[in-house]
Amino acid sequence: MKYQRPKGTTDIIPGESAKWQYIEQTARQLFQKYRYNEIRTPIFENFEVFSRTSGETSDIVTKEMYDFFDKGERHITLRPEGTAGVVRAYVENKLYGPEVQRPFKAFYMGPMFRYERPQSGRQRQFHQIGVEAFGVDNPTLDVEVMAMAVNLLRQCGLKDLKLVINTLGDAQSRTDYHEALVKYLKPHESELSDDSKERLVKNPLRILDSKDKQDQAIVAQAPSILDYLTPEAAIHFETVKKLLTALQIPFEIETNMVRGLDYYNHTIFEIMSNSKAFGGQWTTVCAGGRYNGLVEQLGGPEIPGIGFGVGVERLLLVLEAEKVELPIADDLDLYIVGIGEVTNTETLKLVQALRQAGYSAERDYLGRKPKGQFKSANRMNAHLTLTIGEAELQVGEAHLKNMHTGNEVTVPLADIYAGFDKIYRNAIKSEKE
RNA sequence: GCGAUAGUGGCGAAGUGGUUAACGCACCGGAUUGUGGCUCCGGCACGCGUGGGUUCGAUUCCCACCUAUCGCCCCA
Repeated sequence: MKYQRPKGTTDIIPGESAKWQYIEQTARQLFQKYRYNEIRTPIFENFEVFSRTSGETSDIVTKEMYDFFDKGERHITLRPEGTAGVVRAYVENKLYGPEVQRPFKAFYMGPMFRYERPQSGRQRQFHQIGVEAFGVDNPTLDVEVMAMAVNLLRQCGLKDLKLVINTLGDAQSRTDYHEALVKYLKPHESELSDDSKERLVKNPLRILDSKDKQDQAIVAQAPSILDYLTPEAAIHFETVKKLLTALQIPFEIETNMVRGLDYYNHTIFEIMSNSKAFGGQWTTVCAGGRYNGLVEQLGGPEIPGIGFGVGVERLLLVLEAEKVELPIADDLDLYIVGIGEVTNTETLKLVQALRQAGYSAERDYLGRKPKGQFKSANRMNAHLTLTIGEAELQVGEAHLKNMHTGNEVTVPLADIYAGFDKIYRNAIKSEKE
């Protein structure tokens, strides 16, 4: 093969793209009900937009960014996630201004890029559908955002889902906990896995969700973030739990759940699936959380924010594994069978007229025989076929056949051009009788 | 970045160090001089991921690279 797509990318070809459109459309409809409007930000940003916000030592920044210098020597990065860019746009467009209603709510969908080893549900160019809401610190919004995320996945047809939540507390809680955790882990340093020894310096919280058995045993005795929350942070989390319960949304608290990005605080959550798409392991399809302070980091005022992102590839994988049938229609209203070269002009005029009249219509372009054309019509799920040959052409008629019932009637061409609706209804109606 | 497995027609899948690379599906054509879903017959890889090497000769052996899949890291 001479040319291959770049590693970790895929072509979404017709057939496959229909599923994407369905997911996207479902999301748009849902977001509209919650009054989230679309925001479209650049696919590349200045390197600093991500390096500042994600954390200088985070894996995303240190090894997963697709960055380069453009011809103007600008340090550019293909966005690895959606939030930072949206926050940048929020600040740059002064959407924190008094004339903008709070919360300011926006959604986005599009490609993201991370330089990493491809695996199922993990690609270098992948897609996320996400939302962000700014300007409200009230935990009620946290809950509403989570409810919306759960809703979205359910609307897409997912069944076995689990909402997992945790809190990272506010800055003070985090500092206190960080200190306590390191204090606890330090004596165990030699027992930790090599990865975790490094984490101890870079990001001790990461040790909490290590997959190493030995690490897990040590972590089991580690102090919990919940014991280090400031009163305010504790109340915030309590309210979140209370409201989730009030909405009858089942959830689990996972105090070892952490984030790869530094900007999160207070509520964080993930929605996981145990689909066999991922070997029956619980895998995250949607992740989000609160990021008070991020707007400031990018040069804006002190405005809180919260959001989530859904991995579209992962969602699709789960839907596939769960055999969820997406309601995707690719029916064809009518296929025109033209017999012989002499009918070419008329069949072209007919498909065009029918398309103008609002119907989906196809015909043959390969000069195939009726048999082949009917085969095509069948494969395209054509409801009707309209057959016209030399004899019909001379008398100005065509045979309209219902492909499900096999019924065939003769219709004057003039009638078709005059208005197809009634003819179509009659032909389809016979199907139900 | 590390470790493991794999790569044969549009798809699935056999196979061999040596004239013509099974088979199934799909597709195209014919049986049916103008009507689909069944049946029968026929056609369909000048090449076995790419590039080197070994050899009289490689799709088959060796090396490198590319890509995919899985695990680690990390994560949507």
